Parts: sequence; C-alpha cells; structure tokens
Amino acid sequence: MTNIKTSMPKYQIIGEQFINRILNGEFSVGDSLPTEKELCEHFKISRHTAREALRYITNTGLVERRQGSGTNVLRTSMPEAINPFIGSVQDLLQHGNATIFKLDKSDVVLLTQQQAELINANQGDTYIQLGGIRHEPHDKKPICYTYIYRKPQQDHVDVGLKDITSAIKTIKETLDSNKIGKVEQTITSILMPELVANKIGSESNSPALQIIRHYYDKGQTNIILVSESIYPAKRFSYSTVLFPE
Amino acid sequence: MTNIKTSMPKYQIIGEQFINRILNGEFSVGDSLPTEKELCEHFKISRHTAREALRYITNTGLVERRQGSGTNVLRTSMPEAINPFIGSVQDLLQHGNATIFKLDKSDVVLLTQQQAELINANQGDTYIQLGGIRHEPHDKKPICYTYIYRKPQQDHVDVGLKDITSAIKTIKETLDSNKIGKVEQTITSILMPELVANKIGSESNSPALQIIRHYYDKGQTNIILVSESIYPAKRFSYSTVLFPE
DNA sequence: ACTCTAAATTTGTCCGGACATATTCCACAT
DNA sequence: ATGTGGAATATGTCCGGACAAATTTAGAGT
Repeated sequence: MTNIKTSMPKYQIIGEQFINRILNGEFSVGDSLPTEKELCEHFKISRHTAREALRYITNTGLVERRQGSGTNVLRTSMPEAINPFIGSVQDLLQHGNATIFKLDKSDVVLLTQQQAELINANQGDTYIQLGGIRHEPHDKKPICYTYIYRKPQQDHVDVGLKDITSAIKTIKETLDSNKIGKVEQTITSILMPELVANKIGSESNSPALQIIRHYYDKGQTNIILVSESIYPAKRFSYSTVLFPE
Repeated sequence: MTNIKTSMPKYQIIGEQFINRILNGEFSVGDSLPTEKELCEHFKISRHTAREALRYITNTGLVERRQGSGTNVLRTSMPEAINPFIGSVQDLLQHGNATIFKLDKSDVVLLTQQQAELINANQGDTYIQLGGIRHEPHDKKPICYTYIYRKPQQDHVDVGLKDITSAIKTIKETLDSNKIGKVEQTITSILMPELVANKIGSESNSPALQIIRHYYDKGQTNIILVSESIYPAKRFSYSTVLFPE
C-alpha cells in the first residue's frame, strides 16, 4: 500500500519513503540520513524540496537535524500520538472543534444491559443514539469512534439530533460552553470491538481506551447528553498535568 | 520583554509576536490571521519568510491553515501551558497514603527500548527500578502493580531506595507534596502482561489501564521519579470532573 | 601524538519568481 | 430566492539563487 495517489507532492513521496525505511530498520538509531545536497542530486529536485522532505520526516519525531552536522535517526518506531492536555470544559470543546466529526449512524434504541451500565441509565430505556468517526482535520486518519446518547426530552434538540443533516449542528449548539455546568469523565481500558475496529481502521481486540463523558447542565443535576469514545491505544493516550494546591 | 536577542530570525520574531497576541486575547477562536500577502507587505519580507512565520505559529497548535481559506485561530491558550485542575497532587498522594504498598522487587536495571520509551528516557540508561503491589488497607485484593523508576543521582535517595527495608519510607519522603512542582500523567490501554497478572491475581492479556506519572521538582525541570501502574480494567477506571473556567 | 587554525561541509535564513489547487465571493442566469 | 460558473483570493508546491552560522574535517605547526 505504497500509494495509489500519484498526486502526492514530491517532498511527501520522498519523505514517506525514508520514514518507511527507518521503520523497516534500514536505518539504526544514530545513523545519518542523506544530506540535502545528496537528496537534490539523487532525486533531481531543488534544495527547497529536499528541505521540505527532511522537514516532513523531522515532524514525525523519528529524526533530528543539526546545523552543520546533518540529519540523524532518533528512534526507529513511531512515537505515540498524545492528545492535547484537556483540563477544562473549554479545552474539551476546543478539542472537539479542532477535529471533524463524521456522522455514521443515527438511531433511536432500547438500551441493552451493557449500554445502560455504561451511561448510568436503566436497561430498556429509550435513547437517541448517534455514532460517528472523529478525524484529524484535512487528514483521513481517524482518531476515535464516538457514540452519543441522549434521553429524549421532547424538545427541539431531539428533533435536531434525529435528522442526520442537522445532527452535528445540534450537538455543537447543545455543547456550548456556557450551557455546561460540568463534565464527568471516566476512562477505562477495553478490547477494541470488531464493529468499531472496522470503521476506524484499527485492529479488532487490540487494547483501546474508552472515555465516557456525562455532560451536565448549569444546575449540575440534569444530564444533557452522554458520549462514549473509543480510541486505539496504539495511537492515543490521555495526558494530564497536576499541580499542588 | 519583546526580545533582547537581536539574533532571532525574522520569521520567529513575527511568529512570536502573533503567538503573544493570540495568547493575550487579541484574536478569538475562529478569527483569521493576516494572509501571507499582508504579512509580506506589512513587514517588508518575502513570501517565504511570511510562510515560515505562519508555519512557526501553526506548529504551536494555536492556529490552522487551509488552502484557499487562510489562517484561523483554533485555541487561545497553549495546550501545554494550561492550568488544568483535574485533581491536585495532594489528592494523588493522599490516595497513595491510604493504600498499602508492598515491595516486590528492587533492582538496578539497564532500560530496554520499551521501558525507555515509557518513561521518556534513553535505551541502555541505568535506572533504579522498584516493583510493588498496591493494596486497599482492609482488603487483600490488590489494586494495581506499580513500577517505580529513578535515575541514579548519587544521593541519599539512591541509597534509601536500594535498601528494601527503607525503600518505601524513602519513596514517601521523596514524594512529599511540598517537594513536588507538578506531576505529568499519561493514561493508556494495554493488555495485562503475564508477569503482572500473576502477581495481582488478574487475567493475562485482559484489558488493563496503564498510568505513567512523571514527578517533577519545584523547579519543574528535574524529574524526581517516574511511576508506572497497571490496573485491571475489569475492576478499575479513572474518573475526573471538568469544570468551565 | 597533540593542539590550534582554516577550509570544507551542512543546515539555517532569506530573497526572487512561477504555476497548481482549494476556497471564497460575486455577478449572472434561472 | 437559488444556484451556477468564473474571477479573485489564499495557500501549496517547486524552482532558482545568495549569504550566515554551526559543525566537521583536514592540515599545519609544535
């Protein structure tokens, strides 16, 4: 699966090539990559393009460049992608806005025992369930699969969620930071369900992070909605910073 | 404190300027930064330098660039510099004090590739490694297995850790709350290693939560020690509450 | 064998230009 | 109003060149 797309820019083609060679063990830690000049001559490209290719590789964190010295291999495996520190509701929503949510399904369901436990509800309750994939912006790489649950409350939000065309817009309006009192968040470890694995291009039964969030209103008593997100652990982890006092 | 250093490159000076303006609230989320052309004209620079400046800003994660559209503000605070308050270090230590840590092993080890990646160190480095089981005080059921890593620093802490009889006391003293500046915490999902599974009576290869904590000193530059805890997901999850700022 | 210096190497910064591609905007037709 | 198409705008890719700054290498001298 090198690349079907011929439309990839030169620097990216060359960059990907070296990234793969590093990951495949053709370069060891400490080894030097070709210099800009060597890349120019070998690939018949301008120095600018060679530099862009090396920058592309550097951005993965696999190599390091030092003026006067060259480009050296730092690691031979992809560093884990770490999600940005989320410390407040604002951070959470900003993170949501910085990524793209692609709706996959919209249903009204009767909660199974398992689902009910997850979202602290009762088995057999009727809930609106949305499912979707969260992507990096302008990148096809999926971040996670997210289910959104909402207890029907016979209001305009219900109507908006049930209609696929307005569902995302409705979610964004509902999760406005000045409508939210608090968010309870529970993180645990599960095995990637096959259904989700297929949709986000991950491996079934591999370790996965499951983050469940309960969004409460300003009064902190009513649950606005509940989300369940499943992240492949190979690519993502959850980081926080704690300060004394 | 604009810059005493006149040796900063143009793109960086301009980039820093806009980063500060974003952090100071001069731009809101969704606002557009000047276009490349506008930067060129305003600062009398080439398009290349303008692009480098915008790339410099983009690398902070504060803005996003889209072809044909422009440069838009994604967030107005530095992802790493936020003051999140998910729980305090005190809470963490309190929990630690309320449980019993039973030392299982004490060694000086050369870090494997995997271990080095975990604790952000270099492969082959010498580290003091402690392993132990954390119990509830009135319950024999183990909570988690914890590894503690410390880079030898030729001080009394080293000596204390290496001696089994004083190791636990030394850990408690070292992690005294008024010696700690911050704790960075990373949570991910793994499969329960067989070695750990046996010791805490869990199932091998079942989903597990792995929490890695980096304890920094008051200056927030030196790592005092690193801990890695493995929890069986069937029994434990990690919960936090987020509030609006 | 060693040190110091100068040259060569390599990346960093900055300028100029050209065309490609994605988005936005507006006039025009429906 | 609606939407369709093309112009204007904005970023992306790629080329050429020049000099600066850091590092490495090689050589001269002791």
